[in-house]
Amino acid sequence: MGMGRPREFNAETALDQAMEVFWRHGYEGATIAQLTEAMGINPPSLYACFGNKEGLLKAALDRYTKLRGVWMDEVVAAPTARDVAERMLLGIAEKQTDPANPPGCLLVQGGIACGSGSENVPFELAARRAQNEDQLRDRFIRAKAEGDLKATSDPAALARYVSAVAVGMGVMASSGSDRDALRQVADVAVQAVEAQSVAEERRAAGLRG
Amino acid sequence: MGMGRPREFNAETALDQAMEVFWRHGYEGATIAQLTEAMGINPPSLYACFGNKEGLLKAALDRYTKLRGVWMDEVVAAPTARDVAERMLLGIAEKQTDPANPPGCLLVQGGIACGSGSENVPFELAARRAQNEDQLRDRFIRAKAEGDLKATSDPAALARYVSAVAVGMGVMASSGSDRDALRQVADVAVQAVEAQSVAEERRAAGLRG
DNA sequence: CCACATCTGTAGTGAACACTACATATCTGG
DNA sequence: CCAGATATGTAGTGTTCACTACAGATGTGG
Repeated sequence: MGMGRPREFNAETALDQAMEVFWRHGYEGATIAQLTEAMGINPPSLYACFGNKEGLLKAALDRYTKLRGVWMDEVVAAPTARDVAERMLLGIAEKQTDPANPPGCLLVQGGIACGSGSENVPFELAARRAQNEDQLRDRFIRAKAEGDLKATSDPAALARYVSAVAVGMGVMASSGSDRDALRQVADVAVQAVEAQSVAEERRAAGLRG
Repeated sequence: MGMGRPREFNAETALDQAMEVFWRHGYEGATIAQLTEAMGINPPSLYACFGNKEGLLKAALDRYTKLRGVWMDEVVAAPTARDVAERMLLGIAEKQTDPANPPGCLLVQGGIACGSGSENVPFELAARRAQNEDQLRDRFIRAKAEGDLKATSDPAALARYVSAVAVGMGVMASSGSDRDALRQVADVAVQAVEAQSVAEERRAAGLRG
């Protein structure tokens, strides 16, 4: 019982190429021909390794969120809720306009609406976005416990808000907005988090005294 | 020279049906078969009336923005920049979760990323979104001139911000977020506009005096 | 009632799609 | 060096896609 012929391509490298194709054209817009060419393999290798087109997408999403997870950890490591939001949104302004990648975010570009037969693709993306939102929510819960966020503020709502702004910025980036435009959005967006922070309350109190 | 056989379907009614299909499945996900069935016509009638699939999309977008334009006029008629933002975002929370329509916004669901051959569809949608953004920007310019917004605030950036939040909410709605979740996002988002308003400055000053 | 123009339904068209059969090549275990 | 197992490249498969040829139907102007 031998172990068979070894595969001649690197799965992760190939996934990086597939990721870019899905990122640029979306799930339905990406064709197997484009994917195999970008990956440098033939269809049978793709299907043997990833099952089918949707399996390839999921593998690409896994890789994307894994790479992004490192950065997200840095984001939530910021000292305050306001700084978390700022680091997140300004970082997204950079990432989503990085010429090394397609514009926007794979978790949005991948496919917001799909045809019959791919209905679960949008939910697959939504589930990954929800992971980031949960991470933000947990961080904001901590911020509230630490007295960084006001006692009246809702960490889950704040996380949803930051997540929504990030998604909106992704769509803007993919349709041509430049880095400065995204940074302006981020700057304004952070002010809403700032309004929820105790530091802001103190600043207003400072004006008083 | 006769005037020919009159068309047996109402173009606007048919467009409303097509709009819903594009809204639910996106441009690439919608098939001519689905569209013709929803519109109650056969392919030759569709092509005679709208040219091709992309022509039908553009007509549907025109109708969508025309219907939405009435509402946008009400939005910018709000008395202050803060109220404009609130009316816009809370209204979007309602509209994007209205069970009478597919969830989300056609200008987002229509197609954020498309395959080769439909590359201009995303830009077609972006152009319509830009119209709303321009309308908001003009309103915020007026708000600044009226002393409603701070002298340091940037109306264009504020408009971009509100537009970005609206888009993000659309994506959330389409992936299952309910009305309350969207309202929470709107509530937080409005606070950033509030932070730019002179009324807020006065409120802080009021704490002082 | 006829010439002409436009619409409608049937029934397709070629092209592109996701996916695979099959023969061949390259590995391991014995 | 052979048998079993897995990967690869070529060359397709059937299906679905956007789109249309064509014949018949229904209108207007003379």
